[in-house]
Parts: sequence; structure tokens; C-alpha cells
Amino acid sequence: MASAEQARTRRRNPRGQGQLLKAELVAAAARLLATLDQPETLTLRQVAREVGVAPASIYSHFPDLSALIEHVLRLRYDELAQLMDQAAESAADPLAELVARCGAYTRWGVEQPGPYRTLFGGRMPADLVPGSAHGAGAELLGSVVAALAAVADPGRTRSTEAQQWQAGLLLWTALHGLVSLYNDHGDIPWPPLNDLLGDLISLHTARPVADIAPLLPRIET
Amino acid sequence: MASAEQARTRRRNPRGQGQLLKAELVAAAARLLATLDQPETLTLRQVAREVGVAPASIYSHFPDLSALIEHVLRLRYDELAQLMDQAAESAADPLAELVARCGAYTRWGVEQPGPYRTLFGGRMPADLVPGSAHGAGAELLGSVVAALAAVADPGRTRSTEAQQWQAGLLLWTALHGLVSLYNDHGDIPWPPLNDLLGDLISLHTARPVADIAPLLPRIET
DNA sequence: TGTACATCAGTGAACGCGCGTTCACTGATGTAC
DNA sequence: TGTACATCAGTGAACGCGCGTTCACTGATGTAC
Repeated sequence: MASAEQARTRRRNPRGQGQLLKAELVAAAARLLATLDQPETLTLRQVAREVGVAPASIYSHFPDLSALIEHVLRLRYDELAQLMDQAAESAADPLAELVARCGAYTRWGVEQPGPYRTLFGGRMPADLVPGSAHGAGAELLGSVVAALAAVADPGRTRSTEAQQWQAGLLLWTALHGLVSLYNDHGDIPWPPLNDLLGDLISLHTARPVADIAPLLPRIET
Repeated sequence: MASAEQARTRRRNPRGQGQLLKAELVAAAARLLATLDQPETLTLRQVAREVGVAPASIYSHFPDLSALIEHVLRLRYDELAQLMDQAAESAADPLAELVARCGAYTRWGVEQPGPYRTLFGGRMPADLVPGSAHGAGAELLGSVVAALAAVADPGRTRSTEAQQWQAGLLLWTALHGLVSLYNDHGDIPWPPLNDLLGDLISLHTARPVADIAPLLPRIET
């Protein structure tokens, strides 16, 4: 095991470099959250072992395991939001932006099932998930709502805000259902994710699949 | 605590009535799965305590906790499938049947968040969830696929089986996303579930919401 | 009718485990005088 | 230039906890003779 060897060879950081261990702890927790079959069972001692450090050492940098996990989840969430924004930047029109956002979301979700579950699966105590206090990633959801509204109602005159909200929320729940079932139930005979995603966006935008499929990113399975 | 008192007053079952404890164990496990904030952390000793019995007593009836939980989940799954079938029976046409099935599914899901998560959330080890070996409730998914196909393509001539499967799967993922996010993220300002469900089915069937809304069951929140 | 025995429905104590958290400590390194 | 001291970055042992699982057992009740 690499971690056991790590435990042997690890050297104390030089003075003034105490923050290095903090970064290592964050990296290790992130690695374990991404790797573990059940990320919500992550343990303080597991993180310590992964880094090769005494369990007590974590308390120098975080008040407890929750704080460490919260830190990691914050990073992951920001990463996802940034990926979606980046994907949206190069979009030529509202439909392309919506497709880019949904594609980036889905891609990230299936490429990182552990973090996805931890962020959106609702298994962690509520106060542990960043943004849940403000509505489980409000900015992210807001961006989907806005992008969908821009496609379905370009002038934003025919529909009320409540209608736009409801349509966007419904799209997000559909994306979430797709990602989480895809991740959790690999035994179902799944069609290619791009086909499902194309159909899904087509339904929610009332645009033909042919307009959408070319805009989707390649999603590795 | 009622359970502590139960522990005091419990009397050993008379001879030949050993199965009574088995039923009590199942009932207690079901109660805890429905009640616990994190049903996947259910513990053998918790069940024993709830019944008022020694932890070791469980081994007389189940090889381990997994077997007990599997038993409970099997019951819950059958209950859900039966509810959906019952709802479908009184349907006047294919659209009504589809709406009845989706309505029953969603209603059960939000009324029993604990069992829902345990069954479909993928948190339990795979071998623990009934039907997951056959595709996570294959009959249930199959009934949705068939009902949707009957609405979208009454003669079943215009679409291939693969297309019907994909459409049904997409509908199910959307329902799942709606139920699980609704259960797990109560802090989002949710519109009435019936509105969302009506919209959702409308999108997937290309029928006007007005045709669907009257067919939906009352879902208590 | 009595009595020895088998069976049933559990009990209760013990085990070893991994966990979060605490506490006094250690040993290297920088700094003040 | 030397030395006492403070600080930093962690250590290591211990605690009490709840857990799954085992094992020999107990005491009531039915049954064979």
C-alpha cells in the first residue's frame, strides 16, 4: 500500500510550512471522497492514514472532520460551477449555452460519482454541504433557470418568473435523476448518455434533437 | 422512551410462536428505516433495542442485518409496485394509466422518503437491494416504459423497442430526480408537486397539462 | 398420573474492532539577548 | 559568537463509545414413557 509506505517516509514539514499539511489533508479527503464506494462514510482516521499522519494532527488545521469535508465540497462545487460557466462562454446562442451547461453538469456528475453524490445526494448532514443553506447550489440552479428561459422565451415577456423557475427546476431535477441513477444503477442497460441527454434537453426546450446533439460534449463512460 | 419501557415489559413468546418475534423485527426495522434521518446507518443493535430484545436474538431469525433489511425492502418495493398497479386499474385510457402510475410513484416517494432513499438512492450495498440484481426494480421500470409507449405510440408501430425503452427510462429518471431532490433539499422554494409532475408528464407525452392535471392524485406535502 | 427429557425462545456477558477526541509530550528550528 | 528560550508541527498513548458476532446458558413448556 502506498499510504502505509507514505506513513513511514513522511517527514515533518519545516517551520512556517504548517499549511502544507492542510493542503495534503484536503487533497487526501478529496481523493477518498472521489474513490470510496460510500463517500458519506469517510472517516477522520482514514484521512489521517491516507496522508500518513496521526489522527490528532488534523485538529491543528480543522476543528473536526465536518469542516474538512465542507472545505473539500466547497472546492468541488466551485469547480463544477466554473466548468459550467466555461462551457457556456464559447456558446454561440442561448440554446448552445443551455446545452453546454447541461452537458458540463452531466459530464462532471458521471465522471465524479463520489463527489456528485456527496454534494447532491443529500446523504451528508445538511449543514455540511456548502450552499445548502442558500438552497443547494443556488447559483448553479439559477444559471440553468436563466439559460432555459433564454431559449424558451427569448424576450422573457411571455412567461412569469415563477413559470421560468418551475421550468428550470424541472430541468435540473431531470438532470439530477439521470446522473444519479446512471451512477448508482450500472446494471440497467443504459443507452448512450448523449442520446438520453439530447432527448432530455429536446423535451424541455421543444427543439429538435438534431439541433441539440451536435452541441453536446463528448461524455466518457 | 416507549422502547425502553417495551424492553422492560416484553414477555417471551410462548412455544411455537417464535415467528412472532420475526414479525416484530421486520416491523421495527421498517419503522426505523422510515424514521431515521439517515436510513442507511441502521444498526442491528438499534433494531434489537426498538423491539426490546437482546441483539443476539436477531440471529435466530435472520443470518445478519443485511438479510433483515433486504426483507423489509422487498416488502416496501412490492407495496410500491402494488400501489402503482392499483392506481392503474381504474384508469380510463392509456394517458390516465400513465398519469396514475407516475402519480402513485411520486406520492409514495415523497410520503416515505426513508424507504425511497433506501430503495433507489443506491446507498446500500448493491446485493442488499431487492431487484437490483435484475435491474433495480425491472418490473416497475418496465410498467412505466409500457405505459408511456401506449400513450405516445398507441399502435406501437412507429417506434422501435429501443426508442420506447429510452423514452420510458428518461421519464423514470425525471421522476426519480424530482422525488429525491424534493425529499433531500427541502430548503428550495418548491412549487406544488402536482404542478411539477403535471409539467413533467406533459413534456414526456406531448399532451397539454390541462389533460393531465385532473388525473393526478392529491399529494400531501 | 407422574416424571424425565427435549425443545423452544430467547438472554447476558464477553470478544475485538474502528471510531472521535483529549492530553501531555517531543524534537527541530528560529529568535532575542 | 554563544546560549537560553519560545514556537512550531506534529506524535503517541489513552479514554469511552457503539458496533457485529460468539458462546454457553436459562427457564418455560410440551412430549414420551
